[in-house]
Amino acid sequence: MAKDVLLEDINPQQKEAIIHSKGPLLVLAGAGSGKTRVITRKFAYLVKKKKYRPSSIFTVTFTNKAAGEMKERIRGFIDQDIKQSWVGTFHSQCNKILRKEITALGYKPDFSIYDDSDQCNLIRHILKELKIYEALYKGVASRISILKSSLVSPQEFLSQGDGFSFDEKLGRVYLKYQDELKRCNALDFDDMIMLTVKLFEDHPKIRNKYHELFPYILVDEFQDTNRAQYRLLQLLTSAEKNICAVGDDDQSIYKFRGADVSNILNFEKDFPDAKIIKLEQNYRSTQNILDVSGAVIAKNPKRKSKKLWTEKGCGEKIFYCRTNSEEEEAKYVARSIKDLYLKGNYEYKDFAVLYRINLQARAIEDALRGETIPYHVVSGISFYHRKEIKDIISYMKLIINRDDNVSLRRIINSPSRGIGASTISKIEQEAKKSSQGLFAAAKSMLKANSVAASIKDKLSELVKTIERISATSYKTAADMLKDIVERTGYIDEIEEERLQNILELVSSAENIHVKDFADRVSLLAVNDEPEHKASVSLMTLHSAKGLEFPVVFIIGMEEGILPYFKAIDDVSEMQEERRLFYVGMTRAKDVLCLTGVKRRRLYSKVQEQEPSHFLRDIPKECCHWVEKIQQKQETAQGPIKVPPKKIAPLYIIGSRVKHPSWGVGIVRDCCGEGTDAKITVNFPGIGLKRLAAKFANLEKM
DNA sequence: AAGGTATAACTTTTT
DNA sequence: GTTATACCTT
Repeated sequence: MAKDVLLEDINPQQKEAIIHSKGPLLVLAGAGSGKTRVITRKFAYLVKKKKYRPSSIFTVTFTNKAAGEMKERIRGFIDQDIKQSWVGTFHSQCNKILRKEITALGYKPDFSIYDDSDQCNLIRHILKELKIYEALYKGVASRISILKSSLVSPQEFLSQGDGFSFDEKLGRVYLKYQDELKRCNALDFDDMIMLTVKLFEDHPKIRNKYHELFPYILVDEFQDTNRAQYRLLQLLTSAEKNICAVGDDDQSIYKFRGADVSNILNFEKDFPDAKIIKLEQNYRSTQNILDVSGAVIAKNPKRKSKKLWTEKGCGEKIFYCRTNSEEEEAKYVARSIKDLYLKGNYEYKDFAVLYRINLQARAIEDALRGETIPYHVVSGISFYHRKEIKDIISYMKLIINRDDNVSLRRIINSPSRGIGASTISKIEQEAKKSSQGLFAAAKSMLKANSVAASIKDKLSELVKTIERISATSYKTAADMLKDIVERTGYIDEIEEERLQNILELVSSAENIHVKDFADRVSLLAVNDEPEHKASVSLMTLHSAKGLEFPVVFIIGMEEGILPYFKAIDDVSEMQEERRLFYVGMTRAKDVLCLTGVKRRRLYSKVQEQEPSHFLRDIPKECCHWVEKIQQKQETAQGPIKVPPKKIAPLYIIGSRVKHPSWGVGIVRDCCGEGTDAKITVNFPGIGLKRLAAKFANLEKM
């Protein structure tokens, strides 16, 4: 090996993080500080220098996208096959373990995986049965999910209640829910973590086996772990305590899903000899953006303080513009985008418009369409959540796991077979009486001839179809899906668009074995739509995490929107809103623009809006402050002029110059024109220097 | 069992 | 104001 590839283009802190390979390590990686670079190179370093097998480094991320990216980049460093390495999401890793070991917990290895909607369906069913107001199901589902992600069992929860309040009812629902899941041989997302924890806690032998399998553990986005996930990591960490957790407490924005920032704050307590490394050099944003976002986040107490800096130069001031209405706000955003685009420095894909709630996208969409600017909305609704797709997949789940009552309920009358509520409840009763699954119960009722004549044929046809498909062995999941679509009659009564979706599903199942495909669609799911090449991105602040754009707009900078009104009287939620704003700002590379409105129509009411109090924390000297709230003529004119980024700059950023005493350096920034130009140059070994172009006597190279 | 009208709720969402 | 759900009608 020539010079060490792994340690090229690496700053001292990153290097330290990469080569620290014994004992616990916490890497506090500020926004844009090259976190993924550190993890992937560390992985490669452990393999190449420390002779770990790739399959012995347990690497967890939160999203499939992050896992994929990581594998891709690791592959660039290592010639060994990493196909069967353990790089994946928490859920896929647990799935892999549980498919092998779950019999120890009394489940069968062919368990179904329930997503949120399956989970909600089951909870509604239970609420109905326990005669509890059904519309509460969403709240109940999220409470249960938080309990599970905090490792509180139904028994524990019931025992700590007073026995009277709503919590008592909730406890009963929770207990029954867990019971039903087991009956269905199904796991929800929280179970996948919780049961793996239980597996390791109750079975030291199994735990030891995995200790030997995984002498090193790498964790990405550690600030987003919930208690169960953290417990899992502790259980998985063997006596040598080789665990490296990478995260940023300032970017913890998923508390509502159970994420617990205190995991990152307590890491040192749990691993007393932990080494802590801070990554504070930022490779993404201008110093101005870092100063502004840094000042805002500094107001949060109890954080691991970080001071981000960059070699990029100060860049432009950020913008804040307040308009009369949402329409004007949107128009301002659209025109600013067009303006910058026409100046030729940016393409449409370089822009992102970020907002707190999805509702806000609509006005922006209208305005962008008005200016004929191409855009796409990154939304939560994924391909796999479409009704027709979920239906077909439910057939597949039922075929793999006949105890899967939730899937059976879903498809029993889809396509319509005339099997309604009354028939289903008869089957439910029979199932309860004979303590079997719904499918088995339906089957025995048919045998005993205790089904209404009018639907007997339909039901028996369904049962036969399911059994016939079960009995067939398919080479690929695509073959099975085709069979399902044809034999169940699903194809006969759907519109063209839905049919297209199904065909797409089938083609995505080519060359994959049935069970692998079922796991994949259950765990891989969401947002893997193709990247949009040439258009402006619209998304929530939450979905923007992990991304970066040269130009970022954050709209709705108002009390009640950002921070959202539900957070206003809760201190810790308020801190999270601030972090959310911080995450948004640190997405920007060059230009950051904040907007807000004076009056907003929210739901049916028109409200006077106060500017977000977060704006008060922005250093005035870093920001162009624009109020467009009068009704004058000029208001109707274009957006305020965004200073041209580079009109024939004296020195091109990134170019090399020579200074009489400091030698050769790289131009990081150049602002101003003619004789006033100020230029920032990084001289290796000397550091950043800000020079007046007139006097500096620089030689272009 | 399907289709219609009234009613209420209205964040964020890695898996 | 919009959307999803709940209940009522045929």
